[in-house]
Amino acid sequence: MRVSRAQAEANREAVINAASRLFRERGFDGIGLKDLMKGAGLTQGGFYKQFESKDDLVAQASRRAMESATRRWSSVAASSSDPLEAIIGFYLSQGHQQEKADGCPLVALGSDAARQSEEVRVPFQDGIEAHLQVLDELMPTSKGSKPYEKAMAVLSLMVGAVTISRILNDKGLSQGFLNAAADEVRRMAAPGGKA
Amino acid sequence: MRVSRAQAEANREAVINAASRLFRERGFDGIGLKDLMKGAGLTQGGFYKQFESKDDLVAQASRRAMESATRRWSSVAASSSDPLEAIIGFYLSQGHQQEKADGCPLVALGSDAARQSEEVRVPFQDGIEAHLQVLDELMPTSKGSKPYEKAMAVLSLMVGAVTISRILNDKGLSQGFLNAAADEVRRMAAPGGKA
DNA sequence: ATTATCTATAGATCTATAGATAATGC
DNA sequence: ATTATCTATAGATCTATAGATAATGC
Repeated sequence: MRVSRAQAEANREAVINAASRLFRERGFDGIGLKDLMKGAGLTQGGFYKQFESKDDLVAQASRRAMESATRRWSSVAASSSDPLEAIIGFYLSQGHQQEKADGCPLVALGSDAARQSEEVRVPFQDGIEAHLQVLDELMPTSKGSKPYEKAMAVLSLMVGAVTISRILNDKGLSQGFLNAAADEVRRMAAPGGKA
Repeated sequence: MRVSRAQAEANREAVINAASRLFRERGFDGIGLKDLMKGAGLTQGGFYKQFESKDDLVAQASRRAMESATRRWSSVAASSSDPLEAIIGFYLSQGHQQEKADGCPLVALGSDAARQSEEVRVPFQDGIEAHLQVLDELMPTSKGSKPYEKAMAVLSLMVGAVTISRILNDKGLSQGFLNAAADEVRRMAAPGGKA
């Protein structure tokens, strides 16, 4: 039954990775330790040798999810000559709207995160700040505006639009929110369109 | 033990009202039938004489919460000579940011709602459309833009900003998101600032 | 007589712990 | 000998149901 230390560490990582997807799909309260461990091919009993508590796993899986999301933003931005348009293209797409498990944790778990312990909210805060840094470099620097101001508005708009879009059954309205957000982000970034 | 029909109906309403607050505070999965009934001064046993299932109460409480939120938007807008500024003033305030139980259900439960049954998502969709109608009347009608487009962007921005703001521990950053959203909504509604 | 609410409970599931098992690592 | 993972279980809680109780409504 026992496995090597390297394998044990790999198992631990597998649990965190599985949890980061499963929590986004079902919510922090929507899945138990048994199914979380099964997601990594393990049984429930070993859980407390790997983690201090469920809250501990929630915090680590949240960090993993937010870091993965930040990396995605960076790589999407880096791989295009129009970085902001590239981010709009993936984030406000139907693909991302439907891809809960691998999508933005702020959309999948934003409301849940606000109810969690500080231990869980810290990785979210760190991830939000990392997102702002990526975004801020893509926004035209307008003198007189506070630091990150445009980035904060763009992030809020994008997170809100996909969140609402996921609630809606009406396909047209759902797509309308994504389109409206995309158009507005473009306006916010347009050099001439600012106050 | 038995009460009059009028009292029974009042009790039913009290359960829905209590649930609409308690779900916003703790999430749909964060509170059980026992505490939901206790919130209306009743015991768990009578629950299934009043509701078909927990999901049924979730749907009804969601409708109640969304309708109450729409009414609040209307009344705030109606009571000011600058209706949009009045909505910005209450929605993007610290007061609303901290007032989960009576605040916007899209912020408190948006991520959760996307995971719910269609029965539960329908009242959210209806409420979103009602919000759009209120907002749309406050936005300058720009020819060439699709119906509700500005309203959808404004609602997304406001919901996203308060959601993110509630996750953050850093008071300054939290307030920054509210301020950035407020400024951006003003720009979006400014007659000259559109594309 | 009907019925709104109560107490009590069934059966499932949740988090967390205990002790057995078997492979690693000294 | 140590230890990563397993099976098994404790104790709490969850949704849902059953049957008792007592006040309403005919």
